[in-house]
Amino acid sequence: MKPRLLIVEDDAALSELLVWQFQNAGYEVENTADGEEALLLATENTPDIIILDWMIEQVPGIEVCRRLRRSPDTAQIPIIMLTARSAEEDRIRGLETGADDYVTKPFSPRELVARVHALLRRTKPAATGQVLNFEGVQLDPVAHRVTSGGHAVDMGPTEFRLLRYFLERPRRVLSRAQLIDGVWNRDAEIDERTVDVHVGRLRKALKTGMAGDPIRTVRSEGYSLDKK
Amino acid sequence: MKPRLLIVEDDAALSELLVWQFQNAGYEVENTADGEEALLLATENTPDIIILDWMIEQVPGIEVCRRLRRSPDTAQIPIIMLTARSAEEDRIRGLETGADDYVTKPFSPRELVARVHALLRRTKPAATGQVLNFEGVQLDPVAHRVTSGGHAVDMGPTEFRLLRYFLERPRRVLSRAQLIDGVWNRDAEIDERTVDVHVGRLRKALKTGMAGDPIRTVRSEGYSLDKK
DNA sequence: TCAAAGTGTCACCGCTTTGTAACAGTGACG
DNA sequence: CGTCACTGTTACAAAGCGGTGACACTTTGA
Repeated sequence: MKPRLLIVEDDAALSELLVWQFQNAGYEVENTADGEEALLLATENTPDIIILDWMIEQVPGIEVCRRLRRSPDTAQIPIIMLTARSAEEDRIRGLETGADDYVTKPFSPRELVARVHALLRRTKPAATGQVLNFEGVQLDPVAHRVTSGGHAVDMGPTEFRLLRYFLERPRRVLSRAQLIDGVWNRDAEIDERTVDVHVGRLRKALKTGMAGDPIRTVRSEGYSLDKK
Repeated sequence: MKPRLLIVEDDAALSELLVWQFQNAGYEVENTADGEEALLLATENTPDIIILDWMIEQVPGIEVCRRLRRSPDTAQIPIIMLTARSAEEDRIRGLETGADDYVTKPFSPRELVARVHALLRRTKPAATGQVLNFEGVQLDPVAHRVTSGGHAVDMGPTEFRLLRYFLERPRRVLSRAQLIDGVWNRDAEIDERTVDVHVGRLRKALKTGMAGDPIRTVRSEGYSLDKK
């Protein structure tokens, strides 16, 4: 699954260059020149990362940034601010407003790609093909392999997606509804108890390689990948 | 708890400036000029973030970075590379090697602080507030965990909701009616005496980790989370 | 095309949790 | 000191909730 990128930039030439660069680098790219539309696209499609020009028409970039941070739907999406201003004050203000990185024009497109990649590696490791790891459970999204305590482990596709979802959000209690949302197709109508069955199957699969059970049941709430 | 920072820098003047800056900004700072020692300190103390100079004695910074990434103990620690080299190639290489950010000398110390802050906000959401805390009782709503005096503590779902309700309103006397309203489903018809039992259970659970009783009984009024 | 693998529900069982009652303490106040 | 309103604690039956094997149906892959 390609990582999805939203570019908000009103300099058409630059915008085009960036789109081209990132498509070449294997991203699925959307772009817009308008702040309001950016907010809409971010909410609708929840991209994995947003590149945001400070100076765009209508709404200043920093305001877009602030509003993205305020909505729970978009608060977690990493943002890279792009700007001609290099004043220290601006950079600091950008970062404090919620941007994750701040790149000053002129910049090297390849460096920008590298920064996007670095940020993605941290926030969405599976999207960069990085091996996910938690307490002896390893999942290689590229090779589609799982090892538990060093032993190769077999499981069905659903259990694989479930484990990946857990590994991307360790130590968080995930409700059955959240798991259905994230692991099954959107709009799949799945009984919540079905999650239990798949968690059971995942546990059984992982048990073949290790002693403990890395999935914690939180009674009346859901499950979490966690040590006891 | 202060975030912990490891600075690896062999320019003594710069190192001192950084230590001072970050201590002022509320960080707990360790520093070293040596690559090998840096690896040791990182493994021993697992800092929350590492600032790493590219050019340090003995081992090149990029090698330190690579080795930090290779060990599972330190693979997750965010790294900011610091360097005099501004060649694009170097920056990209640094980022691809596993650095999360790359700052070129000369830089503004305040901007560096802002970048550290941004990175931390992303990797340590717990440090951004979230966890409820009162007099040694901690409740993490995301992980759904409670510690009392540092010890993990078990309790039923109702006691958990009750404690969260208390922690959100410390030092306020809450009537049994208020507690029923806030902790149970609306329209639950619960005997007021039932609250007593649950408060009792909560006290018992918290007692396993600490000496005193953080819940004060206010005769004929209700209860309050308070020190005696 | 056919067997094997995977998927979603269900039902049953056992453990936890829950609300209430009963009873024993405890403090306030005359 | 004695009474009485309140609270702490324990016991218990009932409900809630999660784990799991079984099963029918679908998808996959040879």
